[in-house]
Amino acid sequence: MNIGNASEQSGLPAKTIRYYEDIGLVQPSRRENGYRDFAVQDLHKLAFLGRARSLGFSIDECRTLLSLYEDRERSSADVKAIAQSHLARVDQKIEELQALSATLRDLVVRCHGDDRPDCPIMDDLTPSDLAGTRKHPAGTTL
Amino acid sequence: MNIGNASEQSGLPAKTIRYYEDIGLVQPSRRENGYRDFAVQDLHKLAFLGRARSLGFSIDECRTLLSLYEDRERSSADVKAIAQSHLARVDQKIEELQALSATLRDLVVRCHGDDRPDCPIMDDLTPSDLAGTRKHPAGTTL
DNA sequence: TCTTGACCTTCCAGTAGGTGGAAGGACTAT
DNA sequence: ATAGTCCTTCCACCTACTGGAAGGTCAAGA
Repeated sequence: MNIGNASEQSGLPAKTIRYYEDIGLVQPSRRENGYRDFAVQDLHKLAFLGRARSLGFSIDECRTLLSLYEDRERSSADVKAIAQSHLARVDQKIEELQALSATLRDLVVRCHGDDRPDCPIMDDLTPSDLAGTRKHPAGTTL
Repeated sequence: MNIGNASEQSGLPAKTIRYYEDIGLVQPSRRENGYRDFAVQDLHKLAFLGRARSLGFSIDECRTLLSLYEDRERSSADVKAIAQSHLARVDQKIEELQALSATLRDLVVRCHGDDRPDCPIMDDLTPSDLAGTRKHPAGTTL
């Protein structure tokens, strides 16, 4: 099967499939004319990769997951460990973004948004005192 | 002031400061020996950039914010618009990550995590039927 | 048979926002 | 003089692709 069809079947762009071959995630065979020839197993791998990537696993994690996918003796604990650490990273990121969102929301709410230059957002960004009193302190200002 | 001190004062790595000069965010003057010479205004810009980046604004947004920072005639509406669209993007990202987190959490919870190969996470990743019945459908399976 | 168009190939460059390191010049203290 | 620290530029690398150029292949139609 040509790369175009493999792309359709797997849902991955042809460019991405070539890239995955480049970094060794799939090894499709070649025809005499140099065209890649995808077997059913290759299509499965590609679809697997597509789903794993859509769940946010890194390419490196995908590599490991793929080897576990092909390992009939794998232990589910190995799979779970990868998913768990990925989940932890995602949740960590969510927390960071939520803090960010709160800060931004506060600034946006407090900004009039009119044609005067006066602006709490700019005030927040403007350095008051370099390497001296911190504007966004961890300590007390009391 | 040398780049080392500018780095200390602004909290940005020297490498980053050079990069910011490279892409035209700051234009420190040069001494006769070729060393960069940072004025107080440059330090303010750098600190401004550091704070803006820490709030997740893109380099391009920082560029615009910086020009507004230096514009005494600016309207706060312009600043607010940038912050608002950034906030929207952040909130969008949070939603995506929350959906992802829920999916991953469900998979992780359902996985025994023992030494047997049996694994709901792998089942989710494994393609059942290519370009046929979708495993993660938008439509009905009823 | 020739040509058109769709498909395939490789390779190079660019994306965002830096970071690491090499090679070499400048400055300071001893 | 020399050691050590600072500075310079330049090039490569990171993630995970994506776009595009130049050129080979194949199937269909005039």
